[in-house]
Amino acid sequence: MSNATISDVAKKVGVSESTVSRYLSGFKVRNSELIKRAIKELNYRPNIMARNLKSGKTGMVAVIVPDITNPFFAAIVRGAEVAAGDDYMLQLISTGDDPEKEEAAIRRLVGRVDGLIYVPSKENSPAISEIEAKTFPVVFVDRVISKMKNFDSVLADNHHGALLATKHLIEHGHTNIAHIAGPVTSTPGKGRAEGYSAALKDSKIDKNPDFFVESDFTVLGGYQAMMSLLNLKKRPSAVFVGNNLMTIGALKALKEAKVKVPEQMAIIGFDDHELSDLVNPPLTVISRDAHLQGALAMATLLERIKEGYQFPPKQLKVDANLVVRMSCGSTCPYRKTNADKHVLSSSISS
Amino acid sequence: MSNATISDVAKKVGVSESTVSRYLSGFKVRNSELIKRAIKELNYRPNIMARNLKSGKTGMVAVIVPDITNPFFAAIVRGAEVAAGDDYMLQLISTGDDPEKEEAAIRRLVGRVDGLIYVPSKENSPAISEIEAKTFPVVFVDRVISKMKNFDSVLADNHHGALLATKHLIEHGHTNIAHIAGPVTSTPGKGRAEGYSAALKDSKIDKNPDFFVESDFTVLGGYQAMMSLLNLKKRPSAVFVGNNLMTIGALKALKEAKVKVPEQMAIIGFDDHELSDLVNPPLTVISRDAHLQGALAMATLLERIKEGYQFPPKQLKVDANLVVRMSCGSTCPYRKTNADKHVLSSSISS
DNA sequence: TTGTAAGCGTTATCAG
DNA sequence: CTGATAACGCTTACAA
Repeated sequence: MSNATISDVAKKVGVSESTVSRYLSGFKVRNSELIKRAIKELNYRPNIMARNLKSGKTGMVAVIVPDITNPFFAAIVRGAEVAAGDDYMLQLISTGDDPEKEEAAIRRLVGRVDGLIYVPSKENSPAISEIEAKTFPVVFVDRVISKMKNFDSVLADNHHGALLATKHLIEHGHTNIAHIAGPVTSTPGKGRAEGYSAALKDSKIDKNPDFFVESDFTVLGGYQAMMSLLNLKKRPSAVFVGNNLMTIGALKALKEAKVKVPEQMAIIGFDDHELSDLVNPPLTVISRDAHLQGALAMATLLERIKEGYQFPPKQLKVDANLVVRMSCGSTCPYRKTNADKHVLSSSISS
Repeated sequence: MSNATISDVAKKVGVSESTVSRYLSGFKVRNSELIKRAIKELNYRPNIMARNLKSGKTGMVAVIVPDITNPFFAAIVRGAEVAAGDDYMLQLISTGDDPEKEEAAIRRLVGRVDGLIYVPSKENSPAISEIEAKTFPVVFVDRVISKMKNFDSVLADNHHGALLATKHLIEHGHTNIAHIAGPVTSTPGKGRAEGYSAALKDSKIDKNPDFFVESDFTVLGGYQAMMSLLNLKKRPSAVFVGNNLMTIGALKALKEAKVKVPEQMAIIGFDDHELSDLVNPPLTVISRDAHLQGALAMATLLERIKEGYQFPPKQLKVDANLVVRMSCGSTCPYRKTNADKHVLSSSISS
């Protein structure tokens, strides 16, 4: 039975409920030893719901991600969890990229959580009234909703990452460089597309509209996008793919079409993976620290929960790094991705 | 302000709180239209904590996994989430394979959730009193705690999967077959090791103790295990690796040691991955449906929550299938893993 | 330091 | 169908 109440304890010891309550809150009380014993014997556990009702706090933070199955989002969640420590527990929602589900979920969250770490699927998601009303604090991660740009957020330096990726391709002599983009209605989709364009412009390479294909961040989308690229009369010789899942799809297409990488098609992805250096050929990617993003988001959220909207919005950004392997035809020696090194080198800017 | 209470609504309409409460519970009341309007205007939302306190229910189910970052566990979580539908929301805990954290987490869960889906890290974890006391229903997934074998569980057919894997190797003419095992103190570690042994025995192949190395289900562990295998005076010609992460580690070791797969070393893994057919060479694996495991677990748990311990423990098992690709030297044509097909073909036995 | 009592917001009971 | 009243289990003024 875990249904002993504070009153049971009080009765057993012969004090009032308040005394037991005070003991529990760490105050000095006379019969603390007796109370301690009674609690043990009755296996008393404070009823959290009752506490929450009194305090108005829940000790919960929600994390909404498009897809927990994507290792990148899983890393964000994990980062958030470790940053929460013993203070808060996590409620997880993965929405399957469905803005309506997101909205419904957020509505259900009211009163259940003290704050929200939110990775929205689309920038043009309906501005959610619960958030606008600041019913509870929200920190956006990786993506923001455009109408809510002045909230706390922890993004990645998508623009710079894409710039690095595209320049890497250019440095390898490519001029016909395609980009398989995520939805340009999403923060990373847009940022990476812009970085791609900027790199081309910097090098005075004309943009070929055929070489820009907007997809949807999924494996299938990446596959189809690459196929359409391969069907072009004039194929690109290199492609920068806008996220991890689409890169997998693109590689599948390349393999199926028996296109040699990097000889016939150089490829660079966004977001690293434990298996990236085992695929054929080892994949050159842009990498950023998703775990850190999650942790920073949680830290920011906890601050916000504690201090309210006293301080101005924090807009953090983690940097994006080039991890050179073989898929762009690099002659560089093989470099092992070192997770630890990576974390240390991640710089944060606001 | 979402802090309007039922009493505010009642006052505004000029009825009693109970009437509003009844309206909310779907009963017929006279002024329902007025109440409806008042609720809208005041933006009233029932206070969940108060409801929970009254009802003793929380509408939450906890999921404890060793590591949300492992795509296999992520799939379980996702499966559980979709099976929960709109009835329950998920609280996620990943413990980093630390039994003590598990225990602490479970303790904190009391009163916060109506049930638990539990993937314990070790079979010999301390039998947790909260669970034994049936404070809330628990369904074990993928792994069980040995002292609690007669609880609800949804396992995989590890024995059969390992048997398939090892036989596949044998059919390719291998007799020096190693196994990189997970902890034999874990359910899958033990089951797969036993399946491996059974296959050897079936084919009257003597077990070489050098060829059995117990590891820890991590990338690093797999790497080290493979390295130790490679350092053997008499190397195996094939190896069955006991989970996805160790397989990655083993492949890294193989690559580093420039051992050709499958010519010099055939390899088969347990658990498929989106990237498995893109690594070099495409990886032959045993696959089972983690998403289904999660979904079944949630279904069982919800039943248990609703009906209590009326019905006997359900011990479900999803089957394990061989997905043949190239890493065992198969001459079979390339077969694409088809997730949909896979779900349909997953059979369940109890 | 301690006990009494009020209240957090809801729902269930019971009489009308 | 409705309204008053009493819980659910805890915390916190307030008074002693």
